[in-house]
Order: sequence, then C-alpha cells, then structure tokens
Amino acid sequence: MTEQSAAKLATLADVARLAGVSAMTVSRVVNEPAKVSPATQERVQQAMDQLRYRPNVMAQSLVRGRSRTIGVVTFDTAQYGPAAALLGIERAARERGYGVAIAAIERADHASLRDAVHSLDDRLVDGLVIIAPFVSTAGALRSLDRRTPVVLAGAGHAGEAPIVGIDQGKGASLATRHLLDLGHRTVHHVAGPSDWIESRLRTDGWRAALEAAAAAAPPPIEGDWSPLSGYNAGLLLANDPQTTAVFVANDQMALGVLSAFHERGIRVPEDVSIVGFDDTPESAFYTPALTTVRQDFILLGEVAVELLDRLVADEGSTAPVKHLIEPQLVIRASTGRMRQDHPHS
Amino acid sequence: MTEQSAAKLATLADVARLAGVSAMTVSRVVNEPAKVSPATQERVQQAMDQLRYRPNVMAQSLVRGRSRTIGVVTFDTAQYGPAAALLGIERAARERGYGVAIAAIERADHASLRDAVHSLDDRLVDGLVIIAPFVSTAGALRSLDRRTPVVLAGAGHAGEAPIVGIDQGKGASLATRHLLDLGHRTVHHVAGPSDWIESRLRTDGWRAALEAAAAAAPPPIEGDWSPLSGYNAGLLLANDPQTTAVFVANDQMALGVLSAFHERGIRVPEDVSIVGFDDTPESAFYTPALTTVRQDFILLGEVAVELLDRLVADEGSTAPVKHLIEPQLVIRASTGRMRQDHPHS
DNA sequence: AGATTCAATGTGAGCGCTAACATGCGGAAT
DNA sequence: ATTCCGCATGTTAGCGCTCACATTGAATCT
Repeated sequence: MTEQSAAKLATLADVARLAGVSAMTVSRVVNEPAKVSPATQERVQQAMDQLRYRPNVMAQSLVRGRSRTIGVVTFDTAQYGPAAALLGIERAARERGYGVAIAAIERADHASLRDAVHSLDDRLVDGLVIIAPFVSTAGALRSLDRRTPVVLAGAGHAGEAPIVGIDQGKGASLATRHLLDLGHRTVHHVAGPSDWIESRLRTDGWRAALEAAAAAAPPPIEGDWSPLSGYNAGLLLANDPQTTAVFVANDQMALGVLSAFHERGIRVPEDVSIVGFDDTPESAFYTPALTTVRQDFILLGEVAVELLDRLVADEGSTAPVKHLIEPQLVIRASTGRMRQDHPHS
Repeated sequence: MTEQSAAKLATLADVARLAGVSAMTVSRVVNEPAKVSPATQERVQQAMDQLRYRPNVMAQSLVRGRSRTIGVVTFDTAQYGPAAALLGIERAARERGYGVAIAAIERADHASLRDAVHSLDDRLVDGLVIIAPFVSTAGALRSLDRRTPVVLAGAGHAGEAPIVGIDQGKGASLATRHLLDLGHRTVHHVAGPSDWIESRLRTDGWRAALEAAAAAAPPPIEGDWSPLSGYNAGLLLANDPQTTAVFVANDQMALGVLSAFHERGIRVPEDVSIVGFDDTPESAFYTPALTTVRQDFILLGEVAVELLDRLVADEGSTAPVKHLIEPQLVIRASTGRMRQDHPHS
C-alpha cells in the first residue's frame, strides 16, 4: 500500500527548492503554464513528479476565496428521484471541475435545513443545490442567512431562488388526459404527501386536466410515496366499483396499487387502468408494465449545476430564473380503453 | 433573501476587535470555552452574534491539518444498494461531526478510480470510504498513492484495506438452502456481472450450498443487475423444463425474471420458486411478494464510518480488519415446496 | 546609442485561523 | 514580604498557497 501518510506531503516550496526556482514559478506551472518558459516548465514538472506533488486544494481555496466545490442538500431517502438527481449533479459538477459535498436532512423542519445549509456554507462551498422539495423549504430558505448562491432543484415556488424542475403539472395532465382519452369518465388519484411541493403540483395538474374535460374529481387519497401506502390506497380503491382509472403520484406507490388490485382480483388494464410517475428502471417490468410519466433526473441535475455555475461566475444576475424540463408520457401495458360494461361490480 | 455575499464575511479578527479582545481569545471561545472566563465569554459571544460570525472551516482545516470531512467514492448508479449505503454513511458521518464529499466513478477502470480518489484526497479529506465493488478495485487501490486511511464498503478481498461488508456468501447459502429445503433438486442461478466482487461471492455461496447438499450446479446465467437482463435470463430459464427454483443475485433482476415467467405463463411459486437479494422497499410488493435476502445497507454505512473514524483517530493500527454483517433471509410468497409432478413440461 | 517594450521570474504580504510559547496578575504557600 | 503557582489572556509564527507588484535581461524601436 503506497501510503505516504507518515512522510510529510510535498509542498510548493519543496518543489521550488528542488527545481531551483521560486514558489511563484511553480504555482504558475500549475495554474497558468503559458506564462512560464518551456525549459523551466520542464524542470519544474520533473520536480513535481519526483516529489509526487499535488496542490493542496484547501490552501488554494483559502487564498482564492473559492473552493470549486458545490454543496448539495438532499433529503434522507434512498428514493429513485433524489438519488438520480444527485448523480446528475455529481456528473455535471465533475465535468466543470467542481467537487461535491452533501448534507442530508432527515426531517422537513426549519432547523434541519438550517443545519444542512450552514454545514455546507461553512465549508466554503461556492454554491448550493437544494433537492429538498417540501412546501416549507422555500420559506425556510429565505429566513436563513447564507453566503452563496442557491439553486432549488426539483420543485418550488419561483421567486425564492432560481429553480430548475420538471414540469409536474404538465406531467400530471399528460397522464390524466391519456386516461380520459381512453374513454374513462374520470380518473382517481393517489397523491404524495401534501407537504411535498411535487405532490401538490401533480395533484393540481390532475385536477386541471379533469376540469378541462368537465369530469368530476373524486377526492384524492394521500400516500407517503412508499409502496405500502400505495397498497393501502389500492385496497380503498378496490372497494369502489366506480374506479376505472387511477393516476398514482409515483411508481413505487403504483406498484403497491398494482399489488392490492392483484390481490383483489382486479385486472389491470382490463378492469382498471393505472398510470404512475417517475419511470424508474423497474417500472417497465412490473406486472403489467407500467404506463408512467418519465422524469429525466439526470438532466435535472445537469441543468441545476449549469445554472449554479453561471450564478457563481457572475454574482450579479440573481434574477429569479425558472427552468422547466418537459416530462414525457411513456405508454405501456397498464392502461387500456374503458370497457363499456361496468368494470368490476 | 438574507444573503451577505456582498458584505465581506466577519472574521475572527473582526469579532476580536468588536469585543475588545485578542483573536486568540475568540478562537478559544469557539473551540475550548472552558479556558475563557465567563465574563469575556459573554462579551465575545455577543460580538459573534452581532457580526453573524461563523468560523471559516477551510482556514481551520488548513492550520490543523485535518478537515473533519470524509470522502466517499461511489459507483455512478441510482441502484438501491449504493444509494442506501451512501445515506448510512452520511448519517453516521454527521453524527460524528464529519462532512461528506463524494466522487462517483462511471466505469470500473483504474483511471476513473484514481481520479476519484485523488480528487477527494486533494481536498484533504481525513479518510475515504470506497463503495466501488469491482474485482479490480482492491488492486487498483494498492497501486495508488494515497494520503489518507481507506475503508472498503460492500465487499472486497481482505488484506488490501480494512473492509466492512455484508456476508454475501452466507446470504447466498441461506437463499439456496431455503430452496433446497423446499424440496427442489437443484437451484438455478442468475448472477450479477462477473467483475463485481459481490457477484462472485454470491455465486460462490450458491455453489457451496449446492455442493453441501450434493446437488448438481447448473451453469449460472450472467446478468448486469438490471431488470432487463433479469428478464432475458428469465426467458432462457423458461425454456428449460428442469427449472424449478432460481436464486437471482439481486431484486431488480428477480423482477425481470418474474416478468418473463409471467409472460410465459409460468406460475410463481407453483411452477418455479424464486429468491432475490437485497430486499429493496419494492420487493414485498412484487407479484408475488419476493422472498429475498435482506442487506442492511444503512448499518453498513454506519459501521464503515465508525471504522474509518477509529483509523483517523489513531493512525497506527492499520491492521487489516474485516467486519462482516449478517444478512437475513426474508421469506415471502415467491417460494414454495416443489410439486411432485413435473413443474411445467 | 539611448529609450521603450515585453517576457520570464522573483518578492513581500496576507487569506483566516490556531499551536506554542509568552505575559501579567492575584492569591496561596513559606 | 517574598516566592511560587496557576489562571486568563496576548504574541509570534506559520499552515500552503496566490495576489499585486517589483525586478531582470534581452529584444525592439527611433
């Protein structure tokens, strides 16, 4: 194991001494090689290799006042969406030469968010991406004193901070209209937790699509994103013979609904059609394959970093941007035309 | 938005000036309050509040030579396992006052790993947790020059670095023996990619359990963890009338197998029994509910951080530790007794 | 030839903080 | 009183690096 922990790390000064130049010259070789003559460049390079020199990023950051690191505040969950967005962020950040520091929050409250933001802020990140999509997030954020630009990723009300998200309302409408177009008189809805902005926007989109079609909106059932809550909602829905179409606010809950229906002998899509939201890698392999709304989380992460990068560069333009990504309806086997005879009564 | 980006941040010196004490005293109030008299403590505290002082972690790190940050190298995937482990690490790190920086690698090659390790190393992390479970990882790691302690999380051959993992062989044996106990003559196997250590260990465990029962081991089918590859494997398996029991190396592929069997009219568990690996939140809601091997990824992350913390504290004991967590068989509806008449021929 | 430019390098200061070593002071010990 | 101790605080130096500004020497101009 080639570990040099014992032997002190080589510093700029060490390299300078070995190469017979000043520290500044070595610094230039590292940061702006064009300003150093080829000959000395060569000599310095050799010294660096020999000593295995690697710049101390921390010292650089201290003196430059920027760390080339972005902080990500994420919600403490192994859910597909946040995890994929984090990945997109990491990838985009790396491409632009940023490091990534993360802080997860376990609850939606003010204090957790403050701690997370401060812990990153104190580490002198150049900017923050927040994937903590609670209704309360934007407000909490406003009351915090921060030192860096922030981009909200996922959802949020514009005006608080620049925000990049996937058009939830659009996605929900797409899903609902699809079911309506299939001949269903109305569409039931299993919603996410009401303190998530995304839940609200999806519910709004569903309601809007129903209204536009002059269809009645049955009261939505609220879940917590988990398959189990979807299962429970499915049980409820199964008792209502009116149910012919369901729009579920995420794929995990849709799986639960599927499972409950299967257990109750309700066939999908023959008796009831189901649409999910997210398009996780698993969704195409559910039984039946799930019709759903695809969200490109990777792209979300990339756009967030790009935006943040711009904000970091010219600190002036803090115009409250709102960048919306188009979701996409993916039609698979869980939706079908409504049969004329009553479904399961 | 209370952003102070324009007004320069308050420094120790500013606080000292306002409180009428020396910088050192302020530093003491922050780090070892016991050494300062209550009276000045009070005064300094007031000055800090007034100026909204927050210590510059970077400057502290530079002078102390430690950053109270750990780096996590993870594989670029939204898979459940790595994502959950990352969460466990973050949580454990936060509890111990560590920040977390991440670097994802997209491919299994040497260069990617080196870049990731160096990029974290250069940011002066105090230690590294690596969740990049390729066969080649350990070797690559050895040839790298690093400056901090490393803990391998997930799997790995002992001896390269301290390692904490879930006992894959044990889990695979548990799964296989369960199927054998149900009366199946042999157990087919859908394996993960052969360049993942975890795949190999699971395959080994499966083979060992078969051998112990003097059962023949059919050639395993290799997938890539994805549901699609599981689906393809399922199609293959469906053609073989001998198949009565399948051990699939992760739940996502098991879902694919389930889907293929369903499509071919093979009933689970009546015709064929299936066991997965991981126990994702979805697994209990597959059709049928999946019997699987539970891995506690959160615990994995916590143990990894705990171990790393110890290594960071006393840099001496680099004894190659190996900490194994026990997996757990979760029996659900996808496994059943083998029927005496031939399954599906 | 002298003045002017430019490219290549060097110098000093300081980013914000803390380790290690002073300093000053009141009170206990002699 | 004198010595000594220990507490509360201050001073100096330096972590590793880059900024802003010299300083060189040679090439270019008039």
